[in-house]
Amino acid sequence: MTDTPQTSDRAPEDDAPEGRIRLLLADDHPVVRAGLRAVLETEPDFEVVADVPTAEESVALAARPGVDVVLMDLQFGGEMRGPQATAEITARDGAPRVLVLTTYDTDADILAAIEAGATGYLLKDAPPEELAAAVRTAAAGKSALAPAVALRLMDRMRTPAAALSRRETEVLQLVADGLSNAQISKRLFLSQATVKSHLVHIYTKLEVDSRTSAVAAATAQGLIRR
Amino acid sequence: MTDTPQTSDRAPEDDAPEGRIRLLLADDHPVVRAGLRAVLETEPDFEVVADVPTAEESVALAARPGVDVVLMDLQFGGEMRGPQATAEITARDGAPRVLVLTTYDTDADILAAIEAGATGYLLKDAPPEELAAAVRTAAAGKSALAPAVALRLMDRMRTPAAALSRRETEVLQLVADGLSNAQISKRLFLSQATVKSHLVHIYTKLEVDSRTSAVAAATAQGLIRR
DNA sequence: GGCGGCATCAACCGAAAGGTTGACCGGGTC
DNA sequence: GACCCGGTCAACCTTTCGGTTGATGCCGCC
Repeated sequence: MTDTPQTSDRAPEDDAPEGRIRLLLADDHPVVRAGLRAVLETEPDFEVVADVPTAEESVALAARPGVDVVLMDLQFGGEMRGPQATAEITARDGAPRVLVLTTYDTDADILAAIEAGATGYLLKDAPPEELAAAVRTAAAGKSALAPAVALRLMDRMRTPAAALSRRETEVLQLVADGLSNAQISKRLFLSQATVKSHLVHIYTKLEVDSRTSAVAAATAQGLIRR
Repeated sequence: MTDTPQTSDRAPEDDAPEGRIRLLLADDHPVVRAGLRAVLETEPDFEVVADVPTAEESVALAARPGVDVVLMDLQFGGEMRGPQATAEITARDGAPRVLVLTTYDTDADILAAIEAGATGYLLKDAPPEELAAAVRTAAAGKSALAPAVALRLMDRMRTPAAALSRRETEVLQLVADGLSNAQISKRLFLSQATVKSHLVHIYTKLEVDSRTSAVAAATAQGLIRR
């Protein structure tokens, strides 16, 4: 379920893949950007064309030709988040590949990134070699998942009991943030009946019987962010 | 950027505090270590003598002379955490200063670090200049707090209301684990009336009005574990 | 000795959440 | 077309929770 869109296009290569791989770095931490530059520029076939501190700038720069792979953080201090930026970048024709690079490996984050069109999902604690290998894999259009992430996806396939839908995850995250059903219904433009309906399904899937225990169970399984 | 500790075995000579500031970097992310190196080595008066991926190694290396400031992450993949390592480093005579560098600014993290003897507390999204300035401040033995962190501490001083009693914390932790009032009363050998009474006090102190928002608020402030 | 904070419990009431049944729609799949 | 699933909503009922008032006992403190 929810397999990666790697079957979509293996179209004939248009933008010179045999040259250097041109990278765009998007991360709001200056230190991380510097680190990625330092690590990636030691590879002779990589070229970092730009690094930006916001998701918005990454979208703008990725729209211009001359970028093969975007290394994208998920959390940004500002407005736009990584998944949204990823979706906007990959929606265009001839778009660069997006490689998500984040600290967390929760189910919710991984699914959101993949659904947004990310070609790969890496963790920031990855060693430099793994990072470089993933960039090359992504540049070739193949999906690149960190071992821990791949394991998590496998687990999810094997145990679909605790697989919440996108909407259910969204509702449960707001519950975890402390919102009441009424507040959630307003936030998501739903009726309270719908919110309750989602919650009943969530309780069934997680085998619990209250909102607090649902949050506890989902947190323990990494389905939502604390 | 390497995974192995790089001890500079040059002349151990004396602790020349007025010479270059000798730095030890401790972070489990290779990318972050490389980034810190890249950022800090552009400063002519800084010298990165080693970078290590675990808290244990940072303790071992900080014990040897030739380190003025340790840049310490709080979260490590392994066993020992940043606060413990900070405490062990600062406990010795003639110990280097420890500058905590982390992504989060929760009350619990900040207090734990300061209680452990950290000289400063920085956030990873800090710009390079701020970072360099904080290192120099720490090397001089003065405390260096990021603006956001300082604000948070002021807030906490001004509002000591968020101090839960031991029993209240105990109850709230069980709430966070997903237990109902009836389950909590059995677990703690109380009547449900008492549990409710505790909860009402908790809500007042945290300025919330439901168990889920109490858990969210307490988690954000680090009052309970997750 | 009184004062206040903490912990304990009871009774009560209204509001929120939990649970059920049933219904409609749209997008996939067989 | 038939079917299932996800998402949406309504009505109804039961249980739990939130909030209040009031009470008791213990402890530390000035």
